[in-house]
Amino acid sequence: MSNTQAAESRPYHHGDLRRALIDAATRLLETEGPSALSLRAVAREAGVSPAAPYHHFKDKSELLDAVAAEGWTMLDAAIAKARAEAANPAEALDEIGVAYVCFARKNPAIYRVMYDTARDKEAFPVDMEGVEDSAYCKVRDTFIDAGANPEDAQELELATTAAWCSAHGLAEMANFKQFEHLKDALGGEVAFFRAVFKRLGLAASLRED
Amino acid sequence: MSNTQAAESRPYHHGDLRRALIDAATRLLETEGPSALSLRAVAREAGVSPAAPYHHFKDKSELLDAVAAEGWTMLDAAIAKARAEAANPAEALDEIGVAYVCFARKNPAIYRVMYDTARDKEAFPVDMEGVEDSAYCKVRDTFIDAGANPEDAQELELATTAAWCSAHGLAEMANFKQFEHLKDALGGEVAFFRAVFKRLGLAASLRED
DNA sequence: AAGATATCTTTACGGCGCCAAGATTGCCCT
DNA sequence: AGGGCAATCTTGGCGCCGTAAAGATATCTT
Repeated sequence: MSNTQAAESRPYHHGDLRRALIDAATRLLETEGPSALSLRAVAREAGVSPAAPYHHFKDKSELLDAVAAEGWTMLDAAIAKARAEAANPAEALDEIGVAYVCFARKNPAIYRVMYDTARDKEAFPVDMEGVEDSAYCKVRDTFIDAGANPEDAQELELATTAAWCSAHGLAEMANFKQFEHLKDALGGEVAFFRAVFKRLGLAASLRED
Repeated sequence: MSNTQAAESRPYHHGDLRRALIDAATRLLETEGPSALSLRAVAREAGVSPAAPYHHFKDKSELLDAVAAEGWTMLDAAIAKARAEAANPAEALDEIGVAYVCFARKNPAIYRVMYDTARDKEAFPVDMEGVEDSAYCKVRDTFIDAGANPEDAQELELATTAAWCSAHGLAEMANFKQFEHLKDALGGEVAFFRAVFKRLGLAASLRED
């Protein structure tokens, strides 16, 4: 999907260096890990001088922001897909969780960047905003589909937050702990994730109301 | 509790430099944030040359390991305290969760290092080990206290894992999202944490068995 | 007292993020 | 068409980083 050196004649002006840099960063992230990702290495990978990226990104963190943004878009799509394919709303909640964790497992380095850059900005500016907002809303709306009272904003936020935190926690743990025992006993990684979400009974408490 | 420069006569041999370096690192971490923590800065803070730390730690990551280890010890103590003070086992589960998240909120930089160093080791070597193992076991045992079947190892692991992931997820989110709305509505940060754990109903599913 | 050992310093190397100045190119305007 | 301009890319350089090697100094052992 991309090349380490410029195509062939490497013209002085790279066609779309911004795009190439994001791709190079993503590739390095997945292959070498986050610690190996330096701006200079990204430039090298894109076949360009160390200072070239500064014409497309203010600094290193802005490049990572771009990588993270693409990650959020992909995650949003994965959530939408899981929601659409679920048999019913209650099951959709679990399946969204599974899809979330699977995304993190398949793109561990990107997933990490997604939260690291958010963290380095010191805070999401009050209750989510931007790309990830869309994913958050999908989860919240699924709670409504599953029978939550749309009027009770507080309960909705609480349920969504609890679900989101659980998924994020499991995603992080799954990326460095093996859970071999449980995965084997339950018949694979995905089955294990599903079991965790079922155990948390995300939709269960709604039915009690 | 410590000094930026050596005490007074700054003898050639620092009394306990290892200790001083861990303290300096912790201090820098909390005041300047993780990005500002360089080995050289730690040495500077301890009033010592840039190469001095290498006589006490193999490299930078080993220093951070030491900081993380102290963090796990503190967290373990906080969990033990919450468990001991809870009115009953079912409530203990929620209170352990609250204590966990409160620890992360009070020591955000250390908490981050605790998981970062684990992550950089590529994996906890198969299902936890070392200091944090102790904390994990306390949670698992509390599930038994709360009525879980001690024979059903799989269900125990699953319950403990689900609870741990939820707590970790909430801890991470709370450290960069404000949740202002929910915190205000529920009467403070701690009340918000408690509400999340109550909503997850950690002990609830046990009673259904 | 003397040598061995542990601890700390100095010096140095390569890599990093980033900035400023210069080279090269595509684009727009007349 | 051609001349100027702004965008893009390169070179060179600064200060910081992690860390290795070699030398200085204190403590321990005998």
